[in-house]
Amino acid sequence: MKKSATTPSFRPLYEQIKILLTQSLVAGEWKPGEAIPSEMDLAERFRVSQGTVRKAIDELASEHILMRRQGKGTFVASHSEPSYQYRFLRVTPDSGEKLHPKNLFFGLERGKANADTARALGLKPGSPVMQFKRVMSFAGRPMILDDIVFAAGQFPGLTLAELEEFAGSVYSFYETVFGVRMIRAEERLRAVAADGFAAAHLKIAPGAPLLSVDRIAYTYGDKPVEWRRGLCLTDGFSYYNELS
Amino acid sequence: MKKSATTPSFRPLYEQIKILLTQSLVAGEWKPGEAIPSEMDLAERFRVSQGTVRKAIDELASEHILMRRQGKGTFVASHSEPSYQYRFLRVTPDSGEKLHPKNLFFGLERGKANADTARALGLKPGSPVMQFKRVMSFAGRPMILDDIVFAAGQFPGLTLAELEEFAGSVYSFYETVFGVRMIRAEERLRAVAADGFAAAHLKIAPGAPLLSVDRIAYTYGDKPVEWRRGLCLTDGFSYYNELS
DNA sequence: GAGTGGTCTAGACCACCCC
DNA sequence: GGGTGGTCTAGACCACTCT
Repeated sequence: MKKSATTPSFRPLYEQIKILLTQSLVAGEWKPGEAIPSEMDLAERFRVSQGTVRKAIDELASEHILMRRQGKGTFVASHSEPSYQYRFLRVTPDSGEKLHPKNLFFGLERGKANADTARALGLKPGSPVMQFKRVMSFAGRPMILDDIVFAAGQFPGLTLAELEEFAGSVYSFYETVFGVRMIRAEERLRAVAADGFAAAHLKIAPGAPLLSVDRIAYTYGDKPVEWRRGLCLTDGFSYYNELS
Repeated sequence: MKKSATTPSFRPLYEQIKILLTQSLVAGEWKPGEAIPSEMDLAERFRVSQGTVRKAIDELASEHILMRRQGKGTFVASHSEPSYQYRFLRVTPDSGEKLHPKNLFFGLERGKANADTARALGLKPGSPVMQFKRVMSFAGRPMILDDIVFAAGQFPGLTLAELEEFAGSVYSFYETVFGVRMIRAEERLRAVAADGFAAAHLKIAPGAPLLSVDRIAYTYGDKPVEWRRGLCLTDGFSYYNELS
């Protein structure tokens, strides 16, 4: 590949390499957890120098799409890896101890996208969707009630039994069973009063303050796939965030 | 500077350059908003190649400590620049419109650090601290009540009149008036019920759910400088966060 | 045109991992 | 020892900004 000096709007070579690598990832040429070819091999394949491939991989690694391991190779990041299991879960014990959550799934059903969900998922209002609920418990105490929605055709044949049986996060499940990898998410947090439904499942009094976490999760190409609302008890727990 | 191949634990050259650059920043050799020397000049000064300086600056830029502007130079980031004015404020209108907040400061007083504050700021419990409060309003509606604490000796002579008169964020004020630049922060969010004090200042009913945002803000060298708790109304507003 | 950051190359060598 | 990513260099050229 030659540097295209005459392109109307200049696009660096390494960005083009990024796009090519992403296309291979979308196409499934390399699967989550697997190694991609070495930098030298890729440089030869794309007819650029190692440094240019390196810069492309650097950026994909900083976006947590690839993972470098010195001496071993570059790997496709995966929600199934231990360190990435609950990568998007920011609600943790104040004490800092690592508690393993226990999931309870229920309420799988078909429905129609309301205005909010449709906008979030890029669907037409009224489009068919699937949804289910989940209670996440830490140390036997229910802490988070999630309501999870996605387009009806997104995860065909998904069952709660499978989810329940699957040891791991929901995103690890999507990835392993349906080959759909979530790469980033946007969240909006609010404080709300618990309604009767949430109160019952979290075993608290109605009206108690809850942290509401709305999330849109995206796969490759910034395609929104899943919308969820989590209602979180923040008693001994908090949502952690670093700003820089 | 030669590559130190015999150091017990290997430290790349560009990390050493990062440290040297940071030291110059701490020492005030280049002030917020000013340009630092060109990459070539720095390369000569540190006796390394331009590429090595470049990698060091790249990382400092990604940490928002420096700011690159192609064709112009590399600048020390500043909370006083328009795009950085409310860099750490994540609570924004759901609509996405940019509302300019209006600040009202009050309640400046001396006090003693309680256990939480002391731990956050790295002080001994009971150490002398200063604190003040602030109500932030958007479109004339009070939305956030902040309680802001720092070590008594940190900002000597700070007055509310100055703060009130100063057009800009609190961090811009610290930077401009005291030369203390905040470079990163950690936040912990919870949902709480409004107490009487908060209810009165936010003009809501006691017991209403509020988003509580605890923040520790750090300056160079990961030194904690300010602790604050914000109580936020999330009616038409939300705390936005991107996960990747 | 001069100066700045931004890209790209080619080659050398180092640190790390595994056989 | 051979392969991988990680660092460092020297030099060329491009894109952007200001004068």
